[in-house]
Amino acid sequence: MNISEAADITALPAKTIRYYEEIGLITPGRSANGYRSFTNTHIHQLTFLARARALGFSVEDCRSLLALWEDRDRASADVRNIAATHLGAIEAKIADLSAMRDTLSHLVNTCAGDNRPDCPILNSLSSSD
Amino acid sequence: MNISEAADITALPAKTIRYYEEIGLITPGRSANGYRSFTNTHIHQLTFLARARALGFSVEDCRSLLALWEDRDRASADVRNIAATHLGAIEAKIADLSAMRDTLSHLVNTCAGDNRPDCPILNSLSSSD
DNA sequence: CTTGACCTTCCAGTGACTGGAAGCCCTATG
DNA sequence: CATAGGGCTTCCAGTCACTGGAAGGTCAAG
Repeated sequence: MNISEAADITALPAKTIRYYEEIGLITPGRSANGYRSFTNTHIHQLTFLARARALGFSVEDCRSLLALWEDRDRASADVRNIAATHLGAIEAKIADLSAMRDTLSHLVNTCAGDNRPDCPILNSLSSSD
Repeated sequence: MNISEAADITALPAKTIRYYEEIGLITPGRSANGYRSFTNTHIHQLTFLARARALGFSVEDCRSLLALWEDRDRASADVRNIAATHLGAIEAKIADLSAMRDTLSHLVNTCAGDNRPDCPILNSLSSSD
């Protein structure tokens, strides 16, 4: 099948699929006219990639996971390590964002938000009281 | 003062300070020898920028906030709007990441992580059971 | 035969820096 | 006075994962 059908099935933009080929994540064949030719195997790989990306894995993690997926003798520990590391990073990011949210929501709640210039948000940004 | 002292005081890398000048967030003067020359005003601006960035505001938001900060007649509503919009984006991101975390932590917990190849993480990425 | 949809490659831009190279400036020491 | 070092300058390239757009080849329908 051509790229637009692959894009429809996997819900990935065609541009992204071309990019994944460019960086060597997938290697579709070519038809006589030069068009990329996708098989079910490629669709499975793209679906796998889309799901892994949706879980926030980096493209390089996806590359590793895809290689492990295609290795019938892999150790699940290798997969688990990647996932656990990524989980840690996500939790750290959630913690960072939660701290920002707490500070910001407090500031937004204390700011009158009217025509007057007095603003606790700017006060907080300009001095560390 | 020179850039390294400004960098020490504000805890911003010198590279970042140069970048902020390049994009017009600050406009330090120049000494006779061509070195950037920072005054207390610039230090205040940089400190403000560092705090706003630490709260996750984009550089463009920072530009707006800085302009509002320097406008004695601003309406606090303008500031509040920027902050509230940003707060919404942060909350959305936290929600996204929390969903990832929930899925991932479940998968990590159910994966044996040993030498055997069977791996719920890969199973989940390859089929939508 | 033309139209329009599809495909190709290549180049540039995103955000917010960061690293590094090449070279000028300043101070201190031998 | 020469030199060594550190700090400063500019400019270019790279990061990450795409995304937009231009220029042009291919194919099926009318």
